[in-house]
Amino acid sequence: MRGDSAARVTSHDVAAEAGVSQATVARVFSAPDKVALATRERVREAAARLGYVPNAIARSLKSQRTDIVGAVVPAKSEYWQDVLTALSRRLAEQGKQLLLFPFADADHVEEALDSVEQYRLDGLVLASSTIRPEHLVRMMRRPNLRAVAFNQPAASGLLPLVMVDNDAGARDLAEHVVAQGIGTATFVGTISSASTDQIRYRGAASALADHGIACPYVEAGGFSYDAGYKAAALILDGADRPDAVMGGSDEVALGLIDGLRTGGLDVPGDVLVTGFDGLPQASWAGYDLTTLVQPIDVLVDATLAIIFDDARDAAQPERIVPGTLREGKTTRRGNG
Amino acid sequence: MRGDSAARVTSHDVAAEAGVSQATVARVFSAPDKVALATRERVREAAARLGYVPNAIARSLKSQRTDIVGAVVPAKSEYWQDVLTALSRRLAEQGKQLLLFPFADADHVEEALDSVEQYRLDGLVLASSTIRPEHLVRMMRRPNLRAVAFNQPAASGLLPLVMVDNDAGARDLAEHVVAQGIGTATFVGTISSASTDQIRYRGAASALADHGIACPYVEAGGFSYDAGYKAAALILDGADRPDAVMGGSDEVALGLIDGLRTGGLDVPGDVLVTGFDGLPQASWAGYDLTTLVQPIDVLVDATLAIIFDDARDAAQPERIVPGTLREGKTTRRGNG
DNA sequence: CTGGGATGTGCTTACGTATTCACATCTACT
DNA sequence: AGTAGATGTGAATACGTAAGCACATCCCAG
Repeated sequence: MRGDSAARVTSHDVAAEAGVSQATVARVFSAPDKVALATRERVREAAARLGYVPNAIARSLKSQRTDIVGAVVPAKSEYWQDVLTALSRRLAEQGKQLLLFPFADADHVEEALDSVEQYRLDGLVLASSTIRPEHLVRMMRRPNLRAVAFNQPAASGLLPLVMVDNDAGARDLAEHVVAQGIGTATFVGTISSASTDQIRYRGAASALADHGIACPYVEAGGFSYDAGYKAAALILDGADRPDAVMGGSDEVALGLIDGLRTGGLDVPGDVLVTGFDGLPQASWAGYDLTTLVQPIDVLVDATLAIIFDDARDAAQPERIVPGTLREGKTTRRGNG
Repeated sequence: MRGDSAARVTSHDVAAEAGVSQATVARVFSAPDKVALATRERVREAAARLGYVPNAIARSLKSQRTDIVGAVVPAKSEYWQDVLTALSRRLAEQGKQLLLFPFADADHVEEALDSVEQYRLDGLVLASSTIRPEHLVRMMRRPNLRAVAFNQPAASGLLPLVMVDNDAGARDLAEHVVAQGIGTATFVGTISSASTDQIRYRGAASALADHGIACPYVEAGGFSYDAGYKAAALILDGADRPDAVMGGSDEVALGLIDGLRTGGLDVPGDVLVTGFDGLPQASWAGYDLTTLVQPIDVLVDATLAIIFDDARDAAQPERIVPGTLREGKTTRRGNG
């Protein structure tokens, strides 16, 4: 029950207590092997007695390393929450931390970046395809900051880039629904200006075209379940109902499913549905969505590799990782 | 296109450029009204020319404030992701940031807290009822750190506490299902050692007992969809099937629904289901779950108020906020 | 014309640590 | 025994900013 609340214990205090210099105390906590075993133990005991904890702020100031990685992400999104979960877990394993810079919408990215610059972060993950190129450029020229664009095709050539292979994934999904024997299809995108949305649509449309199937594009207007749910009305009200609906993201696809079902259609009986991302919810038995699963752990590892690997090799690495097709019952026809 | 990558621009550099002292530069950025307008503009221009950005690390070291709030949370959980989203958004509005300390399971909380102590955070949010009392005590006696327990009844008396009224909420849900005319019920808890789980169960059981209805407890063994899904088997295999199943959390309840439906039961036709938390997914049309919605924004605001309000009033405030009953179709009987 | 308050700025120091340099001691080999 | 290298420690400094104190200037009332 000792050592409670000696408000501000510094390495100097510990040094006095242990009868050594401040430098030695610092070494015990940052490079223990440079201190003789006996001394080390004496310092450790003194530190424990006083309740000393190294001050990360001071350390960062001196060492020019914060052990903190920042992430600029949309404030609300299932997908990014998953990514952040994976990212922070990996960082924690390495004794590093994640500092969040959420933004409400694209117009507020600027403010988030202002904050980012104040902290001398070891690395920065720029997420969301709604971050505009001019923002990327700004981060690009920040010295001593390894910024990585995460799943953001538009960053190509500007920043190191890590992303899932959207084009191949969209093609895989398209080929899969074609194999189910569909005759018509519609792509319900998220936001048409998002670069991922464009690539996914083009990939799907191109693969479908190879089989002589046209694929009109409809915009849901968001990345959310609600956007998908509302977009279902456009399908239901449309002149001729497609055999398959491809969602631009899982969230949109899940909303689509519920919207179509509410409208009286059977999924997959009347219409097949696919998603993209591989959210946990896509695997829920109530949906069992056919989707393209992003290997988030692989993407996260690649991101951290770029940030922390000293090899300042080929200036702008680009890691494009293949996803995996998940076949759920939303594309399983009763008998066909 | 000027000012690119003058690697390390400090307030001294700006001072030289503007022909003033470093102190004046510092004032321009931290207390502008103490500097004459003309000087201020001159400094601002010089700063822009050099690409100067104040160093938050150095500022924190000097001012003993980091403008960073930490959050110790389970690495994987829908509910906590929602809370963190709300929390980080609110903080961002105030120019503060959120630093994450995720932990994989209760045994790893210790490590997370080790990290916490290194950073001189302005505040700390201790989330999850799986954080054990001894950990709370440890944080309690950390000087200069305002720690708040979030939705963690076990912290009562140890730390300032903010939580939803679990007892009243559970009673509301129980009363609601009773009103639907049920005769038997089962409570499927998350993890029986979690304090929220215990309170929710007792509240529900007590309210049901008032109507002469017994309520056995079954443990799902986790806070997840999967745990709920598997727990459905216990209901399906049980001797007599209850009229209502109350889930200890929304995630468990959603898993239960899918599990029960997969087992051939109709929800709500054969069995009613309730949840607890008010996750976005609970409102999805495919489920439309009856649940107790936590006012997350209110909880977050109360938490930040405790952290930042200087009123070091009644040492251990306890804010218990009422939730709202959301009536979904999972408790709507065909004709009853 | 003088004195006191208001205003604006510079000098200096402190925040707590990591690291360079110098120095002392010790080991081992010729 | 003498010297080169290895090892352990201390003194001093720098990281970049905030803020107390001192001082100069200016304005206005007496």
